[in-house]
Amino acid sequence: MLRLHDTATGVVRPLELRDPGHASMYVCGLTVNDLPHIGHGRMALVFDVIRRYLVFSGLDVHHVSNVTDIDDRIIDRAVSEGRTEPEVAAEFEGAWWEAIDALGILRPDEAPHATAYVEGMVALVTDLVARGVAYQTSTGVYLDVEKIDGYGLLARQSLDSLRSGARVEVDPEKRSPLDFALWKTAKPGEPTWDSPFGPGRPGWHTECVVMSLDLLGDGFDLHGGAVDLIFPHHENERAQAVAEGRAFARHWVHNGWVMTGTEKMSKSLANFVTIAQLLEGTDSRAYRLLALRSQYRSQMQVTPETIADATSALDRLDRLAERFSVRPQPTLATVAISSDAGDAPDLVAAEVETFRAHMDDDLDTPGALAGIFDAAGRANALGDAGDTDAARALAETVGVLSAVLGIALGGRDSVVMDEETAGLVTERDAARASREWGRADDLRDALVERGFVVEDGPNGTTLRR
RNA sequence: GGCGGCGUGGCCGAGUGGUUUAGGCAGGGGCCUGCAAAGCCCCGUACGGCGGUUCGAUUCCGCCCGCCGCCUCCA
Repeated sequence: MLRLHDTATGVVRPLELRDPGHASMYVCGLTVNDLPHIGHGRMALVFDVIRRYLVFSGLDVHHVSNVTDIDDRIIDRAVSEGRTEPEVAAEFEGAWWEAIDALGILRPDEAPHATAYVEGMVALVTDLVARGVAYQTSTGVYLDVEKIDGYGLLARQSLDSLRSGARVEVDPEKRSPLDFALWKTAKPGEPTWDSPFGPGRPGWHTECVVMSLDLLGDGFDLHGGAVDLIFPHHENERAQAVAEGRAFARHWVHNGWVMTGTEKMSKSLANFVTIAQLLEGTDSRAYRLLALRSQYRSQMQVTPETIADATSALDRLDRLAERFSVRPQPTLATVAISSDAGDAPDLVAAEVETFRAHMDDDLDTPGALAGIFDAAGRANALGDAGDTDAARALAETVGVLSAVLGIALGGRDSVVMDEETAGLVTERDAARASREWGRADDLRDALVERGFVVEDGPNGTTLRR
């Protein structure tokens, strides 16, 4: 069974499911106010792999990830660009799904929009006020953090230390600087919804509580996002659920930052690369490989060097797949496929077991990948030694396990040759057949000049890249 | 000020109290090849510094140095 680090308890522990055989996960999605960058990509990749691995482990997975389509920055952008908020949100939500698809990430089963859940949020806020844990001021409705048992659990800090470190501006109407907005009173020109507290819009932390509980039910299994969401976002979601007396996420999972050099990638530092920019010159699978080569909780280095490194590594797996004609794997590899042992059941079983052991250990994808690369090397060695059946079985396994990580091997387009290039290849084969080495080498140079890697095999000259 | 993480061989990046190595990329040597490419084999003997615990620490403890993050919107 998968063991994962749980932010609430601070330890790695088994993902104990609410309903055996069924896993429910809620991943905090994006606020669609700008283009998605590779940090967002890492986050989505991490949870995509968790999902794929759970499916591989034989579970039914219900994956929900929200879209926050109303917030301050969307409003700011709409105002400054003379557009409506829905127009802005639609544009960047489109960019988000494009990026998700381009990265080979499975779309969630459901992607609720905040604006579609305002009614539920109003009901929640109304109830929190009725319970006496929330209060209204001139600017909105706030949750009284002092009334929440265990506030600071996820931040792993006491209320006192949180309070002393608070950097928010003092709002004299708020009982504590930590109290957060459940409902924001409308300012002129802003999109508004009606409520018992007057026209306004919901605060950010409320949507996820309402949507996750509505779609996944009380006590759903896993709630995730990047580390920056731990506090205040997830802390505040939890606070609302606690105040309502409802069982919330059983397990909290957070992934680490993308770094460029020593800096965190962020918009304020203007050092971010959008996913679309990355994919202009990089195989999306190489970025996935790069991301999975770091443990999901640690910071990950993304530089031109690490991208090139991952690209070379991926190339090695692709060549293995091509050498042994590894079959394309289904989008979601399942347990049944893993037991397809081919002609070397022991070899395959050992690989799958190693893979599982790593993955179960807090999603140790670096270890799992080490096993995959090791198996790739052994498959090639077996092939060189003439044990084709065993080599093929191992190569197939590499293909399946890579697919569980979302890396589809063997899917590269075969090299498309124009007529002239094809002619050079034919000429070269003829030259080699008649042992005219000088001419063969000249023809190879000509092909290399055209950007191809030339390989001579039993069936003559083949080209790559 | 409070809380937390990290410092591993040229680079990325795992891991562990001591018998034999993560893995990848780059580099060197070899096999294979007409020569290459690809593939395979071998290699460099790494764990920030100073103390401590221990028969023995990269792995545990303390201190120091350096880096990063959260405490405000943020994936």
